Amino acid sequence: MTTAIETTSGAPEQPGALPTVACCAPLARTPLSLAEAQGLAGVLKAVAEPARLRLISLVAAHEGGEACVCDLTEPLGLSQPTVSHHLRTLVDAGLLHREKRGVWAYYSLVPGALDEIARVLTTTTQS
Amino acid sequence: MTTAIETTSGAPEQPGALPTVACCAPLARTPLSLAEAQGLAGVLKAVAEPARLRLISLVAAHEGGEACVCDLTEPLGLSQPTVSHHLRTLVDAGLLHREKRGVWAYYSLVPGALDEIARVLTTTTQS
DNA sequence: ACCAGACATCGACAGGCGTCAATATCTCGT
DNA sequence: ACGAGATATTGACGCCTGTCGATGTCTGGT
Repeated sequence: MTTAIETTSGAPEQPGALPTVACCAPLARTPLSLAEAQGLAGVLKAVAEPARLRLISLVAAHEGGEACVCDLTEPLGLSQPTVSHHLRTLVDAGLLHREKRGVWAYYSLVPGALDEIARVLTTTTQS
Repeated sequence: MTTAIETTSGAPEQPGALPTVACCAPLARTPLSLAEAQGLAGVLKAVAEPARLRLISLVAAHEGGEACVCDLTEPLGLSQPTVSHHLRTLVDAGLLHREKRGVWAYYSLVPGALDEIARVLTTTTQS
């Protein structure tokens, strides 16, 4: 019950798996297959939301590179259930890491995840 | 009537304007403001859709770096109005360029647009 | 054992969006 | 001027999703 949230257009990553993003080709090189496009779109949909973008930047900029829900609720101006929901979406997409310590749940960026998305979107060939 | 499609969460770029994407900070550096997040999310929402991702890759990989609607309808397996709708979304987001030549409408990638998105998402500092 | 507090889940609601058929518009030949 | 063909627009339908309040679950202290 911790793996998938939706089945239609999302790409629920395995909890412990690497941020696969979906494919590896730089997007502008070869026409994407339907499956590749669906996988990549699933991760992008997780990012393409104002509240979640702010959550990512808040977590990244927070002290120690991690933050708990109580740190994020107020600056976002959203209710605690809504923030938890967005965080879950980001974790399921493989973008955030969740670690429970005591009563608090600390969220941090999965190291290469965002850069992997950036790499796929980049059109210029990189080393 | 040719500028904006929706007003709620989208970021309808000006037709001839540069692909502003929204902001300039690398996302993981400083917490995004609501306005910055909304602007960036608007462009990302345009990309975070399987059909539109395939359209982008099809256009980019097509001969001459451009393609008309008739080239894209069949490989996508979607109706012509749906393809036109997606293309319009990508043009409004500043990702595709549209040029009408005779009866055909040729779509091509806006040079730096995708890379601009990739730059904002990248966490590692680049030169 | 009980309570307080942090977080997750549930149920419901409204708005957004992808899709299509039908139709309109526009351009080029004839 | 007319018709054919390419593309855009409209209207409708159903699914997806962001949001909240209410509630459940778990942990740590007293």
